[in-house]
Amino acid sequence: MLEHVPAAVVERLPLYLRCLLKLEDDGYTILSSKQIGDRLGMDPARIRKDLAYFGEFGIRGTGYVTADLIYQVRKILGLHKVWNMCVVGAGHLGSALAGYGGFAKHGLRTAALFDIDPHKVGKNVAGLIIQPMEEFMPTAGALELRVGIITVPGTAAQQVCDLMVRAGLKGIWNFASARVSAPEGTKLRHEDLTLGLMSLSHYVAGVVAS
Amino acid sequence: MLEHVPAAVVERLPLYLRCLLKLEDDGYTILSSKQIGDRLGMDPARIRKDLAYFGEFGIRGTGYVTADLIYQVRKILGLHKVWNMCVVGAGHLGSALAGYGGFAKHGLRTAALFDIDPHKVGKNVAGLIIQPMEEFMPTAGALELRVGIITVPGTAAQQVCDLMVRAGLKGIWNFASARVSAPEGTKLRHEDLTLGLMSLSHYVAGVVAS
DNA sequence: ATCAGTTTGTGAAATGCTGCACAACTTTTG
DNA sequence: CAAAAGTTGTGCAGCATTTCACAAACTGAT
Repeated sequence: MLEHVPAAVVERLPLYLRCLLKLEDDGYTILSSKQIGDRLGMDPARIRKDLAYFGEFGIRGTGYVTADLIYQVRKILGLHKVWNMCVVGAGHLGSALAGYGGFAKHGLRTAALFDIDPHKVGKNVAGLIIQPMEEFMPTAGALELRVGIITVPGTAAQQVCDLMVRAGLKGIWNFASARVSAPEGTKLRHEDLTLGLMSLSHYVAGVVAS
Repeated sequence: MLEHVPAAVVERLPLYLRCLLKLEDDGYTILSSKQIGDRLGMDPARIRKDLAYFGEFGIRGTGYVTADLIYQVRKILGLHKVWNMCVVGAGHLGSALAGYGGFAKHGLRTAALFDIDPHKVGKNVAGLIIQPMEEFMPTAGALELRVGIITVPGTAAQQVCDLMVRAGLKGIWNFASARVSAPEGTKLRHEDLTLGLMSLSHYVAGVVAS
């Protein structure tokens, strides 16, 4: 246990959490890995093995106590506490992400929004006042920002990333069309939507004759 | 060759394409897999092997002709033609995606935008008039829509997906917080941003003491 | 208390992907 | 022309992940 958790496992945990919340809402107080697997279209053994990376949460012969497993998975994902996030780049995508309420429901609260454009600074987006970049460092300290979302043009992405690292942010979610790098100790996640759409395009084009 | 291309390979092709375009822009007419690998921080052999799934595009002893390889990768990704896409759900995220110009640059043109809310219908978003859902089928036929982007609440996602399948769309990009399913022959890509953020949260929480 | 029926947790086989080493081939140099 | 240097394409070994199969453990009935 905890020998080295594959990234693929961590990617699946949120899926389990959502499924568990749904099933709890449906009234199931006890669940088996088979039930979860059926709902997710997955092999039950994989679910058990994924969970086993973090501990023994089930009862042999019975299954999992829904509420208990939800608590455990939340804890593994760090969702048992509230973390403050910020968005840098108040364009369409940045504003959409800042205004999305789905994150806060799980303890990930967007607490600040920044933009370099003086014309945008001061405007209200989903209850947040757009701040100038000069205020980034002090705000990061004051709000204990932990996660940063980058939605600036690709050319500015690395600069913003460096600033976030200096400010002590531990997780960076990069939506810019440029690969950025961060030192060890900062978790970087690339979410380049254009790349995703391109790979989808491959399958679309493959179905029809070229 | 073409024995069965792993999904991981298809995911990397867009990365190669972007890198190639950048290097072409920098004036390189001939490239070696080593150059590409250095720039991307990858093993050159993996790049060669990925390309080998689709054919032999290089010249032994020399490398790859940049413009030629770009053409080939574009063709593999189906980006040598223009495809029409649509967005269903004109919320913040849907509007942001519909208005993003980066897709059209690669031949993926957002040609229609739909929403079920009568108050939104008729409004102009990034040059597109929001259409009511009733117009979906006829518009899909008229514009030969090939890809659909779902940005509606999770509860409506499956319904929209079914509609897209009936309308003959071959690729569906689902941003809703609900797993949907589509029959064989339709490529479905889930891009649930909440799940991505949750897995990032795991690493952030893991760095600090719980 | 024992036994049948479940379900978890996990070692082991199978599968899939990655990295390495080298043959095949081209260009350049002497 | 021959040899040296460079680069692609690919068989093979190694690693990682997934699937399978089963022992361990719990519940409920008799």
